[in-house]
Amino acid sequence: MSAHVFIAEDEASIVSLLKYNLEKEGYKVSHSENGEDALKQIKFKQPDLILMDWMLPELSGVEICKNLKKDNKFNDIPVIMLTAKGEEEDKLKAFDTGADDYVTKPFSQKELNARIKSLLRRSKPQSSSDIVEFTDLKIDRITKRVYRKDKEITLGPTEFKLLDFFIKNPKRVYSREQLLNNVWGENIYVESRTVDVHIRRLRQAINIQNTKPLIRTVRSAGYSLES
Amino acid sequence: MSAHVFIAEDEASIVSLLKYNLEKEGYKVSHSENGEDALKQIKFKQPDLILMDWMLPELSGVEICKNLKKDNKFNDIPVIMLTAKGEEEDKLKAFDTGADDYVTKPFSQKELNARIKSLLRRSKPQSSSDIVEFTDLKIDRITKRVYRKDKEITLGPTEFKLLDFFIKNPKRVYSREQLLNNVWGENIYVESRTVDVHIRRLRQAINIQNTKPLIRTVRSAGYSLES
DNA sequence: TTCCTCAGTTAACAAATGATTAAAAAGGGG
DNA sequence: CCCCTTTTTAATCATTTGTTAACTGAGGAA
Repeated sequence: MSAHVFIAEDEASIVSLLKYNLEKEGYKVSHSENGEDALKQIKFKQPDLILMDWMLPELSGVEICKNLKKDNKFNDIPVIMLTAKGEEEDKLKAFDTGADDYVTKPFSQKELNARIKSLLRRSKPQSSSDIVEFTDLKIDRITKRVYRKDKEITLGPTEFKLLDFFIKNPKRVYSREQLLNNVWGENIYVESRTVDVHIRRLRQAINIQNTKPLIRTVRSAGYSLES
Repeated sequence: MSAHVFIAEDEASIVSLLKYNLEKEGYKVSHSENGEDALKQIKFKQPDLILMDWMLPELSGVEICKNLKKDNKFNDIPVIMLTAKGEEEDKLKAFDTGADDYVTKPFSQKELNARIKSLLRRSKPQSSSDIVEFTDLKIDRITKRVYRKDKEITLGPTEFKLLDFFIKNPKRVYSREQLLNNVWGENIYVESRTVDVHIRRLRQAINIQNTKPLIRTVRSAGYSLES
């Protein structure tokens, strides 16, 4: 899953240079050459990182940056400012608007790549262990949402816990006993048939027509999550 | 950027002990030994945390605390009360005045440090930005105003704090427990159903007819702010 | 192969759990 | 003392859960 870099820059030559290099690095790249449009696109596409020219037609990079940093939904997106002059003063002003880094033109592509990599590494882990994926299944423990092939699925609390448990050790077969202990709790007694029922409900919720079912039944042993 | 701790205490020996220890911990420390002056200084300097003696000449710690907690501009500053007697009754009274924590003399410096750290951790992020937006919601922490789609909305103090808390981590699901701790305070006990009531009022206030509601209920987990 | 048995599947339902709502009671400040 | 906000309470509403019982199908024995 490659990161998406957005370029806000009006000089076509720089854009194509950047685009070429970034795509070679494996990033998905899109761009805009005017400020107002850039802001709109950023809010729509939610890129993972933004390269922004200091000066832009319509709406300056500074303004865009300020705007983004005010909004919780976007203020985590790292921004690298590009500027022609290498003056200290501008540098400080850039950080002041909330930019995360700063590169002066002309810049070395190598250095830029390093900075991009570093910023992306920093922003990614925020959402790492709380979001778990297994093949085309994704569960988010913070927002308590489950997705199959990027489509949201609603589960009851028990089904959620059940899936969460399976996803911790995919392919492993768990007996009903084990599932009861781990999903329901050590000292709660319910019929072991109850597990079947919840397995069924989970299956119905996450299955997709005409595809291999995700939960395998292992006769006289239990169930497991399969790819 | 080190935090600024203010000490309101008249016993010189305690002041110097505290000062020595806190400065060693890296805090900026200032103090006053009489109540009236303390209040003046606090309002002028806006420290990040206050250590306050229960009994003070001129104006008692209780009075200062009440005074601060009434004022929007200062009621976020955490206050730790210092008192000679370890009686339950005083403790309750202390919390009643709005103190955030309570330590009885003689106290262990280690414990005090832990309490200070915990309170600072809790209050620091608040001062991140004075105006925060999330989608079409905007809240201004200075003027305590809330807007939805640029239209002003009036909220009670609790609803304001609730929304303010949600907006710090949108989409994240918080349990009633967590909300009580973070919005009401660590050592305030109210029924967890009370949260529901305030959620309801907040919903009524910020919702717009025929649009997706902003606050999501996650059964048996809590609530979250959604876009 | 056929039949039998046993384990797993399924649907329906009742009970329990949890959320919403309105209204009354309790505080607190001016 | 009055007004406004908060908290509690309790009735109601909605969803989830566990149970039961009938059904299905796999796999072993004859």
